[in-house]
Amino acid sequence: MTDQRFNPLAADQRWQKRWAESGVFEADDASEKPRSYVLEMFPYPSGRIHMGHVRNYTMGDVLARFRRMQGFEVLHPMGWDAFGMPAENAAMEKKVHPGDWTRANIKAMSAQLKKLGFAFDWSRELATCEPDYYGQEQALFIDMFENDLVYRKESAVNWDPVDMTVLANEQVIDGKGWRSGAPVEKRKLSQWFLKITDFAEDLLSGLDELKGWPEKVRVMQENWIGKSQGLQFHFALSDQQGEQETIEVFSTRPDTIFGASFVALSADHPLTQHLAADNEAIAAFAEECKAGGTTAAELETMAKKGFDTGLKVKHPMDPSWELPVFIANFVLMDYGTGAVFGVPAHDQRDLDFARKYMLPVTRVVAAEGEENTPIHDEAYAGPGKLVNSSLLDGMDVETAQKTVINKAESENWGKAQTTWRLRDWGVSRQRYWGTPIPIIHCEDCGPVPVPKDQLPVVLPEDIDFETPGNPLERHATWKHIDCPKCGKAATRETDTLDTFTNSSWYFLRFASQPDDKPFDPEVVKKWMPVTQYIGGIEHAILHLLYARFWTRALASIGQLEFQEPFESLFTQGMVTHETYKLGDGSWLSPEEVQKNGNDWITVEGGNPVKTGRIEKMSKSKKNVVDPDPIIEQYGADAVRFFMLSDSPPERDLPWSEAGIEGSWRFVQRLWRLFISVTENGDAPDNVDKALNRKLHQTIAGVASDIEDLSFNKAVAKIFELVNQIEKSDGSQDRNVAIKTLAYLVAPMVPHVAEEAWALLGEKDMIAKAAWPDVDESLLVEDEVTIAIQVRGKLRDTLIVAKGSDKQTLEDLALSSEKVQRTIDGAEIKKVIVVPDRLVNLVI
RNA sequence: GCGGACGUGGCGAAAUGGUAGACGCAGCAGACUUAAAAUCUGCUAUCCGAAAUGGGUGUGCGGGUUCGAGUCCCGCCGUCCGCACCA
Repeated sequence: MTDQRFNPLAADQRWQKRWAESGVFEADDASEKPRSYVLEMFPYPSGRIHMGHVRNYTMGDVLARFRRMQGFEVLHPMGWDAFGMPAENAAMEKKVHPGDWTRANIKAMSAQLKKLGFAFDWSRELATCEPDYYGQEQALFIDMFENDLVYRKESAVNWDPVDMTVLANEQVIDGKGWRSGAPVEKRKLSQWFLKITDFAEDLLSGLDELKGWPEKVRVMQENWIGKSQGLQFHFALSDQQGEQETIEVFSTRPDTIFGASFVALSADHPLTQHLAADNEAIAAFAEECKAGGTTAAELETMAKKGFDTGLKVKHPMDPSWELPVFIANFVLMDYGTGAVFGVPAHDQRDLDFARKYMLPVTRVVAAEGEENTPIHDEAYAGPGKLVNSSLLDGMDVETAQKTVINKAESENWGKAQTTWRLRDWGVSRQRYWGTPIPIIHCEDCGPVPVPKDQLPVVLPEDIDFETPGNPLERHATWKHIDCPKCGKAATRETDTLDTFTNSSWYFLRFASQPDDKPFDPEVVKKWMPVTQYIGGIEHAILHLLYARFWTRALASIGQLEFQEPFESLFTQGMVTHETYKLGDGSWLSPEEVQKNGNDWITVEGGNPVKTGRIEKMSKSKKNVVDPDPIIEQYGADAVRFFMLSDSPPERDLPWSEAGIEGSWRFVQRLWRLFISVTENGDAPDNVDKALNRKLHQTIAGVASDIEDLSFNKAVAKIFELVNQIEKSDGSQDRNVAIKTLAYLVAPMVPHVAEEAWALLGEKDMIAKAAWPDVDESLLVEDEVTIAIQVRGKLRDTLIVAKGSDKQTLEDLALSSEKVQRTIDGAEIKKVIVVPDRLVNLVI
């Protein structure tokens, strides 16, 4: 007698072991089958898997298993984005080596992933913190260096004087280091940069080709790249200032040039600095500007402030017209030229500024009939014709722009210019736990790349985190090395690469990982681009842009034959959970509360609890549910099924106890159906056409839903089928339907599916089975329900033979008692008949 | 401010312009049971009605297109996300 309950504790392990031993999920580079590369963003080994990971990898797994069943050779790898700050923080706090900490986390997390039964090709597992990975990354860096895609320049960084380290912008809180609390200083350091701006145009235009990407992500990248076209030109200073004879400005609205009423410099502009050198008031004002915050809220409320330098510039199109030069707090040094000309009538900031400093406001663009409407508090940024603009008068905005640009170019005071928001990517980090930059600094030869036969440049193990600063910098011996070119004593670069470089090419290394080079282009070509990439929206810009850049950069130096790494991208929603609070506002974890009737109370003490919003699981809100005990209690299949049910995958999924229990019950329900086959072996041989039809509709429907990643819809269809099977009488058709059901659920709940397979006498694994064929003839109903409407309102439904002709339908509709009652003798003006759908009577 | 997404029962949600609310959760009633769990059956948008294959209303709000609108168009309101003194 078969156990009436499915026991995941035993079954999960049994099948996970068999999958691993058989190597069934290992991808074959040499396969002749069509290929599919399913990739989920690899995790940072923080120590524990969280529900977001579970959801992400479940989605990818269903797709990977499904594609395998459909006959694809599937590459579905897993690895670890293993460099990063948390390991160094752990080293400082817990006195463990970052490597030990990271490797222990990887071990723990891979065990957790394995318990979920994901169909990963573990033979390709990689960790970016191991020399066999980062050494190859160093080789790629050198290739880029030698192809002029890498350069070094002085750049301002946030410097924490206590921790003696560079901080990322996110690590600066209220101007202080997030760890030390010390006021952060701006420091100039020599930093390595990758020339992503060389690819700005390609990265932008390439977005149009990414049809399989969410519109949202493409728009975000487009904004980030930030292309603006306009005119860069100079104003001649009336009096030369030191070396400076002119002020260079950039504008996207050269058409408004006759509306100019001032020129404004950034506080960091060279001319400002020149003036500040012998003018204390200017120096003080420039300092004041820099002190201002840069958060959105601060900018919102910050008043426009300026300082009149007393200098004048000549208007390029009318040398007799002089404009005052201000230093202004709203002009950014790192965009455009660090100087602008102000057109108050057509730019809100300029207008605010002009009102404050009593500068002229001249309308130069006007919509029809608005020519004489004065500008008050709102600048006009809309379309129209030029006015008050000498030779431009009467032109539309676009023509005026072209005219001014042509004039500037022919008279040699400016040229058409494209400006990007995108900056080159600074990759230097003054940290230990990252890829060492494979450069040697020689006094005579300058920066020299480490010869490739000396790679990898391995991180030293014997380091200390007792004293602040970069351990590589103060290591006794590591950085001392002879110059590979001249042999003279030299030093290694002690900076390491930004961790985003690690994730910029890992998908290539998954596809091919030879010992002697980063990848084999021939093998990579077979798998790439990634067919379906799945991950969180938080990587919409940085990671996805950097990976696109690396792919294009490597293509530009002949290492790859494709331009885009990810054919389709899917950004999944977060896993959320209700939050709980005590009366005093402190957060409570789900374990600390329980339901008491309709209210919530604390487990200990029974104090009243307020339920808060449903939010992303986070430690601070204490609403995290750890997957491990849940898997322990309900088994991998129930957890996986929950992740797929109900919410569409791109939306947030609210975690609930009731939900996981529902999934558990469904797994048991499936199991009871499978058992019923063994008990109904001698069921009658009569045909259950309705059930067969439902079965084949479900096979087709589930397949297309999974293909669309609409897992919630696939789940709903499976429920419908299960409901119908349960209601149907025992028959051989019913047994076939149940056995077929095992294939349909196999990608989602693989353990119970394998168990069923064994129960039903199959010797091999369902993981190797093919997706069932659809009997197309069964997809077509022979009877359909048609709606009878009167003036678009439903009055009756009729069941008719499929394909009934219009006249028949019309006659049937008219003979309906309910329809007659509604019409009540009124004249029928029009009859709309949609065959197999509806009849609409218009009276 | 700019850009994007979204708004449907108590909740998560379905719905090629064609019967709104499939499917799941929760809830209610019943069966089985000494009892509970599990399981099974039925009901469950809302209003009127004892009930009806009775009727009215209903997809954020206001208009429009259409024989017919959750879906398309215009204008609002709201929520969420991203970017932001970007010249």
